[in-house]
Amino acid sequence: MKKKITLKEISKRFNVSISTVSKALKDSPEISEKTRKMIQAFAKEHNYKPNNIALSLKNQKTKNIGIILPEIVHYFFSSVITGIERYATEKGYNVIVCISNESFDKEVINMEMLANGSIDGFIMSLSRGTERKQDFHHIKEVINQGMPVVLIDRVTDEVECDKVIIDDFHGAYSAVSYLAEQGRKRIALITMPDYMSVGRLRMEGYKKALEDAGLEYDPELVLRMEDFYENFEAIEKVIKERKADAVFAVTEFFAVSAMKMAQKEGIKVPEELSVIGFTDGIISISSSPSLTTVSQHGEEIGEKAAHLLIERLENENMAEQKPPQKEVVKTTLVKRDSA
Amino acid sequence: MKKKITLKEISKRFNVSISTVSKALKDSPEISEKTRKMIQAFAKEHNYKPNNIALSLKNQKTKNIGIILPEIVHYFFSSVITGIERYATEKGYNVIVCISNESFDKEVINMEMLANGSIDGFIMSLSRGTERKQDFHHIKEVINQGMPVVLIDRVTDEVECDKVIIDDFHGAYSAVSYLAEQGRKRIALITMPDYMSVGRLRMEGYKKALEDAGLEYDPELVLRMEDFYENFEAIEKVIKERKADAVFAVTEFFAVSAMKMAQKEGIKVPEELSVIGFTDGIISISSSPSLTTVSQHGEEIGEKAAHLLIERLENENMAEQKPPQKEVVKTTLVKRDSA
DNA sequence: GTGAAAGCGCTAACAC
DNA sequence: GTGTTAGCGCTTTCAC
Repeated sequence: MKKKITLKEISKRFNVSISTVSKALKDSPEISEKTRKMIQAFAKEHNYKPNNIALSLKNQKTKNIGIILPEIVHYFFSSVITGIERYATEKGYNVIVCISNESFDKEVINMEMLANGSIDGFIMSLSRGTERKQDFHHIKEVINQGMPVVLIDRVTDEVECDKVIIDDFHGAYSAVSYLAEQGRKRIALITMPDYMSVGRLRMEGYKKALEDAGLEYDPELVLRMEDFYENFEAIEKVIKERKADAVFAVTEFFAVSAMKMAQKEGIKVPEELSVIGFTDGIISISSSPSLTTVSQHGEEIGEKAAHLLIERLENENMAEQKPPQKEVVKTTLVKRDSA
Repeated sequence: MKKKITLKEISKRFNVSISTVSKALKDSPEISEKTRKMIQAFAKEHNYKPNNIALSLKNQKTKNIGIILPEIVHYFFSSVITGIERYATEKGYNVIVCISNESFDKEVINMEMLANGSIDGFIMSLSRGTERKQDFHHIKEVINQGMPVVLIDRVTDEVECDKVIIDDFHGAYSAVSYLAEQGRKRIALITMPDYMSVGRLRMEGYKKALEDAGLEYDPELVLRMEDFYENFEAIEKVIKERKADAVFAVTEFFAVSAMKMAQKEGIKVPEELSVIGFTDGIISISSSPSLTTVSQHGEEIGEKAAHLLIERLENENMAEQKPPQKEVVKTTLVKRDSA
């Protein structure tokens, strides 16, 4: 076992000072060619690599980005991480991932844990608990300490910082409009509880699309559920009793649940019931019929967020920091077989 | 903006030495009650938290775990991360996630990036490129430097370290046996290229199950594909021309592809064709018919791996380090509607 | 009861 | 051309 070698050890080996070694390895012209070559050769042979921790302490920057997400076993969020990771790695940053598990408390703990010097900045999406509580002191605090934060997808106006969101409103609008164009008259909405920012926006898009299509908004056609909780009865009620001829669901999972229910009841998709979901993930591709969806472009969101964050981190003079940016990533309607 | 406060600043404020402050905050009996309280109150008020980087440098341990995975937008791997993260957080560790993107080179770069002091140990699953190349020098090197590594799922005998795997052999065996019990005679296998360790093991389980069921192994019923690459023609050929009455697929995606193909051709699942997949993810639940699968228990694997790693990290005296462990997580057959 | 000093690994301004 | 020194933030041993 050959432990990592340090400057000190190299300096001892040649009876020179540590700084000489440091300079030699940096190819400084201050050091004689001979000494330089000698030291460089030795360092290479022993696979010398500067210690990141020491560099972090010295430079007061870690080159680490903290990511806090509600969960990760989820197509959208894991694509976001993929996007962040790709851009960050390219720029020489590492990503530290924490999962809030939709809990406010975990989110706070995670932030505090990372804010003590482990990272240079945050990229995060609010947990359900935080959205419900509307308590953002932990985020404001790190921002106050001068640590940049980029909020993505589930954001809030209460915090002043960079944000990357998708146009939930338009995503929903275009999906519902598309259904209306197909001649659907009773378009049901399966959405999340109201405290979720994205749920609200999609709801508005839904309403506006109905309005523009000359269809009436019927609250009876709106169903609110918690994600990943299959409530066939509720879906069945909306679709059968209320005679829906189309479903716009704000998650892939809801959409597929609706399709399964329909199939179980002998309702044909898309002939008798059109279905469109949100989030263009694996489920959409592999379901049958394959699902028409509003694609959220998670990787692009991740990449944009990482870009905004790193730009801020690398901009040394605080004076000319840009004001908080808000980037909106366009959704696209991916047409498949369910509508 | 109130920057984070340091010991030095606190010490200045009260005209005491840094070490006095340090001790006071640690409630050391060396310091007078009065001074202690005073300093503690001030520190609390200013929300003092020791700087992690400084601690890392001092203690020569970062309390960070490096995770390197082939990808992350993938049910199995994201569950693994979830499991690792949960256990690690509980033990006061953070996880740094890197994605190798199935590439050998990226895997090497990621490892080198993290091995320079950023982390205390690794948890990783081999990239496809690495399995193909059979080159593990980068892993051996960090192990030689005294940094513990835990290999999960896609592992190799070439490296001596802790490993956590699933019983691929038995998972495949039980799935195929189950199909045989149902009276299926021509059970097709859709698997990955041979250089993947897990593919080989599942293949063996398949063969053994056939043998024990008194069925003959027919190479014509075996199809090798790259994951996430839909090759309907090939699947169709195996199922229709070769008259398969069941399919055992080594990924969820393959299984669903087979079902979709069948449905397109009017072959009824499970009546005319039984299908079983591997990986018990979202796809399996939401496909229709829902998929019978061999569950891999990703979170458990992650948790076990984190446990092994942290145990090794916290065991100070090298002398009594255990020999490399190999843990096998049992798979379970989750019966749903496709078989 | 308090403080000085060394050290973790590295850099950089400044001597010589 | 090479070395000394200070410093990043913290802990800990040893003096006073």
